[in-house]
Amino acid sequence: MTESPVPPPPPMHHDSPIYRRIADRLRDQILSGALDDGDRLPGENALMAEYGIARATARQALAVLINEGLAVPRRGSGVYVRLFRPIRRHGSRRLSREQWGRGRAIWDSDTPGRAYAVDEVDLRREPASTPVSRALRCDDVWVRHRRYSVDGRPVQVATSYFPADIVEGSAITLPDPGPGGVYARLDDLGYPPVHFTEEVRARMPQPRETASLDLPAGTPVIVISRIAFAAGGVPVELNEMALDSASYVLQYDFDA
Amino acid sequence: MTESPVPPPPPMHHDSPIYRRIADRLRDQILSGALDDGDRLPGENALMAEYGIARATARQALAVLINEGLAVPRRGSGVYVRLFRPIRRHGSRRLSREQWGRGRAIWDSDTPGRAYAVDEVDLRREPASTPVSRALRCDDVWVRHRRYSVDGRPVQVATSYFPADIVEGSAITLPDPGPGGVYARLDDLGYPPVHFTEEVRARMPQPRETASLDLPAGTPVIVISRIAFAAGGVPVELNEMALDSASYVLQYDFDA
DNA sequence: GAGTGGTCTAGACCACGAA
DNA sequence: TCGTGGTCTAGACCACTCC
Repeated sequence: MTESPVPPPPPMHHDSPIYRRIADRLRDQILSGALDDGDRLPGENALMAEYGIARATARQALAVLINEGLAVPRRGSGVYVRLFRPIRRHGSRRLSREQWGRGRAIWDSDTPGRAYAVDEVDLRREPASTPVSRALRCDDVWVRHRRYSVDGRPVQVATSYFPADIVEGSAITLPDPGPGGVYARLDDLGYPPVHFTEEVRARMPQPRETASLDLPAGTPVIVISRIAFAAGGVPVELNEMALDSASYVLQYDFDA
Repeated sequence: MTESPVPPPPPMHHDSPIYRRIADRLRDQILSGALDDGDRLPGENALMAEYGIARATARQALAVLINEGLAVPRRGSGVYVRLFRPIRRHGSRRLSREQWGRGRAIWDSDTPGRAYAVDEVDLRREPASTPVSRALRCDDVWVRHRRYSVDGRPVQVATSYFPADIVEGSAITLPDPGPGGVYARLDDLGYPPVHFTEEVRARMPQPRETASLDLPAGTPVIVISRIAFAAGGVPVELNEMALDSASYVLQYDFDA
């Protein structure tokens, strides 16, 4: 290529910065389907050449899409369009007594026909922190922390708290709580859950969550805080969950 | 490769990059409360001086926190700790017949004692798109788009679709649907909603949503897709909502 | 006017993945 | 080995805020 001694500076509109215009173009191609799930985006070098920009600027454009969760970078390989294949989590049906009453795991209702696993289980007994003791109205709790994976990929981490004076000595304090899970054991103990409240939030993950869910940049977590109540309004479980938002759709049904 | 007399080479992988370590320190200060809502973070110049790094690196550190939604940059001023003052949106109670049956707006139940407003209203009749026609089982729809603000800040945009053959000529096709809102009008028309399903997702916003909700970087949206059914399972409304996740906590109650 | 964040250039070395 | 993205430096000019 002939290097002109007088490089004519391209007239740049300052409507929006270059990196943003480039990101907008790429986003359009993704959302319109011109670039499909798993397709490779033009890389940093390609953008530098195509638009005559510095590397940092090309990176900035790609960073926009990455932070929006539309693309994922793969080191030594490229930047790719991200996919969204959610699990449908049915808010009420999954917790109906029929589920755990028959010795079925709640997860069977979430992931029909898919391979799910409990990756990690951590159990301990400890004094309740302030928010936990306020929710469960007790001083000591058993804590069950676990991670769930579907099709080999982590999708949720959950930490459950149980009043120690209720569950002490039961299978709830063991790694495997047995058929029907912890709710069936609470039933055995005379505290079957009859009512639930769920609080749902969304936010960007904290580093610990990013690590345990192996989240790419630009992926929020859905945070669910659920309290299970036995008869008489006695709280028997507080469950704090963090869900990979790219893996989930929550469904709730109710009457007017 | 000559053996250097100098110290042990770093094993395999080095620690986190500088910008990430700095971000981690600042994050700890935010989450621990040492830096509170609205406090000013050390700026780019301060970080450059404190850590002896280049400006781009300092920016990178701050960008981490901004993309996590923990901090907001203000041009010409500084970077500040972000606040979280959510609206509690009660999934079922708010849609109970008692709400709209007595001419009360649904929003009264979400924002007790706070000033809320419908900022923008857009009305049109159009052919249903494929997903809309699948949900509502009809070909033409009336579309109500509006934006809600609380305490002067936009928190939600919503687009409702109604089967045109049901609502044509009713106040649902007018900017102000009257006391009790659109559900009271559906009741008048002989199609009172008796059942709802909500699908809840979270993701990073698209530019249009960022603009209309005035979202800072690092703020996901909660996307809710709700279908209202009249007796006999007749769908009478599809409502697609996008909520500022920093402004909302969703609450759902149900029995086992 | 001084200081802040926003954008951009032009280099550098590194770790990793694929061929 | 070579191209990819990941990190980092050392500058520059700009628009904006605050005083």
